[in-house]
Amino acid sequence: MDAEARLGAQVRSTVGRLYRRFRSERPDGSLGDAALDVLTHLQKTGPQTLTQLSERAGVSPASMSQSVNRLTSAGLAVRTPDPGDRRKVLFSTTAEGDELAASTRSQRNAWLDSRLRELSAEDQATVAKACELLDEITGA
Amino acid sequence: MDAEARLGAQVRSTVGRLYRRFRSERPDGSLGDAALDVLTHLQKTGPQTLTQLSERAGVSPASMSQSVNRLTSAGLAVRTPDPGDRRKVLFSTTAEGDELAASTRSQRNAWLDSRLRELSAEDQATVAKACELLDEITGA
DNA sequence: TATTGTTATACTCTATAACTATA
DNA sequence: TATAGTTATAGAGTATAACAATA
Repeated sequence: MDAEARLGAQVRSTVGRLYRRFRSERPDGSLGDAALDVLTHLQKTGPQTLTQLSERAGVSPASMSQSVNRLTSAGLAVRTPDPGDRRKVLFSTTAEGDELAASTRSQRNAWLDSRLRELSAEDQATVAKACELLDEITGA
Repeated sequence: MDAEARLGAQVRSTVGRLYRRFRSERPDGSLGDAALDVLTHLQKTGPQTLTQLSERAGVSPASMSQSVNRLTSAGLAVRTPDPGDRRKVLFSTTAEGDELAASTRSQRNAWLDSRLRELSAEDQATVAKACELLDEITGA
């Protein structure tokens, strides 16, 4: 096995472990990771169409439709018809959605942030740089 | 937001994006990521009990029981009663499981490996170091 | 009693296929 | 015809609760 293959396997392993850890932090009855990700994104960008959301997340429109349904059912987001093209629907957060997104994010980041705080400044920079490199790889 | 909080959010975002990309590479009819991870682990370590597998993966024993059921149903792993403690069951790979794990892993790592190969040696080292740091954080 | 594992049930997330409405 | 979105259905992965078998 060459060096790149070993590195690929390591990245895959590390990412899988971290992701499962993140996912397991969901308190009972709260939003799942996909729905929370959409809510956070809507907060940052403002109203988005279903197609925009599904392309950004890398999932099918049908899958995204169900994710936003969870948000609208819970009163965290709303649908607004696009006045210019009535095939389109714009999704946006409600005040309740904004509040929930902020509090949930800070709760879920607490564990990771406290651990990262224990690293040296140099190691923190290494992690930040690696994230940039990996984001480029995924086209983010 | 302080520097650690920003870094935590960045790590979470990068990991989520990479994980979803990995998961989407599953060809139709093939093993899911959780089952493949167990198969790979069994290959490396040899026979393991259900409790060992569930603790290592960070999931409930009930969840792991269903994952190994997918493997045994497909003929990729087998159950063996522990002779010394008949409450325990040892899971191990079959020859078919070994073959499938090897071929599936190389297929799925191909995309990531080719991208990592485009990075400079220094950037590759940065990614490797970041994986080590993050593995320590998750207790791996 | 405690430990090991399984089954029953339910929720999230994902996909494909088939559909409606609008352009 | 093509595009935007939805619904129906199915499978993977997860959890909790309730259970059986063994220590």
